[in-house]
Amino acid sequence: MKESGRIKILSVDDHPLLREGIAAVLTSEDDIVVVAEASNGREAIEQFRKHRPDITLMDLQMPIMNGTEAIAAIRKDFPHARIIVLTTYSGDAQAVRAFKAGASGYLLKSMVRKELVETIRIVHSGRKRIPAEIAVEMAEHHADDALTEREIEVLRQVAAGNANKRVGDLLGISEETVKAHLRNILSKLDANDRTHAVTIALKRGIIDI
Amino acid sequence: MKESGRIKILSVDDHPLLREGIAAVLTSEDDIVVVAEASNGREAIEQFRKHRPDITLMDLQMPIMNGTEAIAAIRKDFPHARIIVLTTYSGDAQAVRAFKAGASGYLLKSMVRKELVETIRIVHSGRKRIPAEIAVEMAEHHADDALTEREIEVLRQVAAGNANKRVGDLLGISEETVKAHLRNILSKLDANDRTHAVTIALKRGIIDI
DNA sequence: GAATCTCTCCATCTAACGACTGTGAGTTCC
DNA sequence: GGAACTCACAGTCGTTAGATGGAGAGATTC
Repeated sequence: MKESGRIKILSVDDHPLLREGIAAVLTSEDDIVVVAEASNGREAIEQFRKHRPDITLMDLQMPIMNGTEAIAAIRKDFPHARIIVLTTYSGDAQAVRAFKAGASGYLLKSMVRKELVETIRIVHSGRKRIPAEIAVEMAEHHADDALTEREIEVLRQVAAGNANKRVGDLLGISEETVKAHLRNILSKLDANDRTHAVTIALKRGIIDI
Repeated sequence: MKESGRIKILSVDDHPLLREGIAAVLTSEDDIVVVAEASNGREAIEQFRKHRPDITLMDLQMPIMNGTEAIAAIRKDFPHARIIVLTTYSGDAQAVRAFKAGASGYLLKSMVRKELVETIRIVHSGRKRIPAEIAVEMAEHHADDALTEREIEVLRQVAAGNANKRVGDLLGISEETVKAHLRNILSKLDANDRTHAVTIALKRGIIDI
């Protein structure tokens, strides 16, 4: 390989313009080279297998297969893969999921080029990197108010405009149980009512529309 | 001016990487040149005054001042300004507002370079350009179900988790009136309940979180 | 000036919601 | 094998939401 000394990058995002921007920024750095690109999670896995990049820049919201699933799939086969999430912020829950799936860094698309290059070098050296604002938000919550899988399912149905009885039918549980879950949801999210719970969950990336 | 023959572009987006991508794509076109950039609506107005671009590429979601307000402000002083909206899709309502404010084109960030260049040339020649998927969605709704300003205000309060009585207090109207508005909202959006109405409105860009 | 639209308000009524309190099954961790 | 915890389930009860069927004031349009 001729570029053996350089940090090899795989860039994954469904916006071609943004990939162009990343490529433009990174080609001006001597020690970094973009070796492949992908526009969804499935392609990302393929390209990873083919090119074995040192660093993968991964968007979260993508068609076909999202970023978190792709991270988990890649890390399953390549436990030492170094992946940096690159997203337009949408709450702490998404960030937590990404780190659980095996991400090593988390960047917002609103950052400047310096931060991108810095983060790539830091993660490449084996360290982790989380921006302060994400870290703060993750710390603020996370303690008490992580919803269980079941609660998230219930909340999704509520967001779709289903009454408790119908949610129960859809999930195969009684209306009373749905109400119990909802009570826990309201308490955990500190919400006034079901509508508030849904907007809070959307803001924090717990559910999406 | 030395580039008098070229189409002068002002690029407005709060994501520097995306602006880099746009610049990278456009510099490879002989007849197009990016003369200025801005990262929010207020800067966009300043840069427009300073450079008088032929085409402005404008994001909608930005800090300080959003794209729709910036479009309206620019078109107020320069009625012939040609502005193309460039956004990550979030419903037909945003698109309608942008066109009402005076946009001449609407592009999604997921498009490829060819579409961007094509749209710039089309709008520069004085025509308008709307992608089919946006046009379809605008046509599907728009007919019956455009919410009034008051209804949107009510829905925003409902999304924040306020009960009808409290919404009435906040807006200075009676609870009964709030319920009347809500009934119209549910009917217009074809929603099952208030929670459903909020998620539909978020999806269509009628309100945001 | 008639028609239309929006915002406002009211009463009644049923169904749905959310608070409160509690039980049992299944974990994980000492 | 008990402690602590999470998840699922359940009944009662007061409050809220939403459906129904109105009506009047003001602004806009034709």
